[in-house]
Amino acid sequence: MSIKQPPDPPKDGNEIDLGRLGTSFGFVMRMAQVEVFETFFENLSQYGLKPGEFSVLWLLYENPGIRQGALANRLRIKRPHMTKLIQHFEERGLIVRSVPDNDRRGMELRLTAKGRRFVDDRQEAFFTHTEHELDRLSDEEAKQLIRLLRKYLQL
Amino acid sequence: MSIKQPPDPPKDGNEIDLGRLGTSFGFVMRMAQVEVFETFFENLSQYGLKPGEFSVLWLLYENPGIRQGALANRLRIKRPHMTKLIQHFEERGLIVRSVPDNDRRGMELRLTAKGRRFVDDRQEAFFTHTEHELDRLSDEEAKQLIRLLRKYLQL
DNA sequence: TATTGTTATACTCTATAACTATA
DNA sequence: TATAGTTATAGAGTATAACAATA
Repeated sequence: MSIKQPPDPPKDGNEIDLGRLGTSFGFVMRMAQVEVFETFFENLSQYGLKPGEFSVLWLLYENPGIRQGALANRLRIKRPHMTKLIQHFEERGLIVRSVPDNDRRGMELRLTAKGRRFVDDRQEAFFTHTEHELDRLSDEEAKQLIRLLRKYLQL
Repeated sequence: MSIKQPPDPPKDGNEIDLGRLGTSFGFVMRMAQVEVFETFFENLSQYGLKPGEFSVLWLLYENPGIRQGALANRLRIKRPHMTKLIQHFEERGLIVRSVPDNDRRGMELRLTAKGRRFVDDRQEAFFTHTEHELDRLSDEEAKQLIRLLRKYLQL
């Protein structure tokens, strides 16, 4: 019951047919994510910034005293991974950890003065990059795209 | 010149302020990507499907005889990684590789009958999943979101 | 018993450089 | 010289299970 293959036209570079895959949300998301990371590192690697790291430090900047688990939940980073991130930040002197009196299982996190300076020194570059990520789209389209992604995320 | 921290309100679960990060395209993309992967595996792990693997097999299904490098370029998968993926598919008997006469450096890839059957047995589940990925949005919003992502990708 | 954070382990994806064989 | 694919190696990021301390 196997069907004979049609003669194979030679394919190179970009004449490759994505078929239905080209309108799959998951597929275009994955491709777009690759693009997002590439432009991020092109623009910001000189500042020693990684997207995941900056998001953690930024949340500590905005929410001093946040608990480690709450931070992990919010950023959808798994706890074992968060432990490692936090350890590295502590070793670099960017954050301090303290055990709260009311629940001594937990860890409260705060930026040190050095940590706040680290964020302050980079937030302009980070958010300027952010503003230009969607320059291929009109202002209206860019707003719409972010709105729709936030709706998908139920943010 | 350091400014005293305000008293820290206790933060738990979801009252965590994302600040400007919450409208960063890169950030919401990364969060959405996590969600996309989670729902993918919830729905399709029973079929032994991984998104990257399926995309490779699907392109071979639609473009028999495609060159390995062209496939890597199209899917933005790095060549060393593609080599490994292809080796695994060959070991599983899903694809065959052949050296074209006109350029004996290359590798042309084709699904075997088993490989076509593998895709046939899974494409309905895959594309049905795809159709429901954006059920949180209206049909119009879903179309718009995919259109905007494709525009960002210059697809 | 359940929860917070930690440790250990492993797997995927990615990145780079060096290698081969062909062109 | 340049290109297609391979190998080797390393680093992120993630996943799971098992553990200690605390609730």
